[in-house]
Amino acid sequence: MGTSQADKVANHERIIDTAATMIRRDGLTSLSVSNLMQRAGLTHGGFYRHFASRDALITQAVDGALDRSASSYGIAKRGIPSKTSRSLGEIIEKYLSPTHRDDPGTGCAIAALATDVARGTEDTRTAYTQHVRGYLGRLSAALEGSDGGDDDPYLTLAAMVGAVVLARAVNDTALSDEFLSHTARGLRRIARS
Amino acid sequence: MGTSQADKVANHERIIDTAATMIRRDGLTSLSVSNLMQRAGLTHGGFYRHFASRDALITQAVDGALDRSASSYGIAKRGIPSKTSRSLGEIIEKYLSPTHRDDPGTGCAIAALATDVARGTEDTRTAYTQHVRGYLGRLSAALEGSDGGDDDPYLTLAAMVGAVVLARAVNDTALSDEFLSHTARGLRRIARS
DNA sequence: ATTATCTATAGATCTATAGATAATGC
DNA sequence: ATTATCTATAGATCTATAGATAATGC
Repeated sequence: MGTSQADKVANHERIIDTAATMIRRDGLTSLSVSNLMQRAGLTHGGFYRHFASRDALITQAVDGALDRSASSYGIAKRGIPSKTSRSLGEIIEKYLSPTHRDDPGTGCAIAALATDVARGTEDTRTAYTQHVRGYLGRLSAALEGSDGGDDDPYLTLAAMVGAVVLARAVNDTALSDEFLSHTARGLRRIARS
Repeated sequence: MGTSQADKVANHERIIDTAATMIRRDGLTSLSVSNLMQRAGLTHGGFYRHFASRDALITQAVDGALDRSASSYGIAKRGIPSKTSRSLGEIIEKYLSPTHRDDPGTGCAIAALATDVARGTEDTRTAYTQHVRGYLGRLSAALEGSDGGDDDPYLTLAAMVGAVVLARAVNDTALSDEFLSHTARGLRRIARS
């Protein structure tokens, strides 16, 4: 139907953006090409002028989801520290909030895609690993001087990811809230000591 | 081809057992009926004499995976404390071992199915939630007397699940090992204090 | 005779491709 | 003329069903 090259770039980015949200919400395997294109306002046939295959898109969508969510949580892309550096207390509060739990589509991709990436391609695992290192670096700096030494950044990230993942899986709102609040308080305690 | 009722029961249980391993390894959405029946040594047509639908099997397979892995990690079925009660140190060591990380098919279903269950049916979420309560109860008893009070069981479970999930997703063996060892040491520290 | 499993297949869905369509941009 | 998207479809796969087959168990 004839579209400018500028429109093509905009469409390309909208496809990736839409996919980045869909995979965080529904997982990697649930994403279908026609469903994705429909949500992006296009038809499925045009997809293959943008991406070589469904797998190629998945790789870019995982990358996009990691980048977008990392900058949203105070950790910049691929391990480079963010300029708008948040305090540890702020990171914990935002990460372990009901808002974050209730909107996986725009939330941290490390939590949303953890088990999916473990079953995915090496490319997605490599991108994922780089972002995990970024989070660890950010937490190490914020935890400087805590008693736990090297252990605390790993423990903190594991607990943050685990609490969000459990809070989302569990069927009971009260229990879900408890995972967020108790884990947050426990982590603040570690950071202070 | 004519099979006794005793064989039918054995086949039924083998199908669930096989499915419980397959879903922990590859996720809920990847499981296909024909693939499952093939691995169980049967043909796909017979499946519907055992289960009303693929969804009905998924519910039973999630339940089976939760039951089997819970008893393996010292927490008995549906919140009832195990008779062979392990110490917290033993639970942490076994849960955060490379062996557990490397064999999700027989490992803890709470870690393996976390994001899948969050996207699944209410039935599977209810079963999952009951088992999470079982783990929390077990950890509460083991953490009796720690300084963190109510926070510690939630923090401990979140960190255990998060560390295993991250250790599996990450692409680098050294980093993966660090998640297990640092989280284990951090949690032992919390338990002592 | 009953029934657990197998063979065959219908209907739906999904990835990927081929050719048509209609605006862009030289 | 080029090209970004659309329409139509091929080929594969998946859930579920129907009828055939061959032991079981009264």
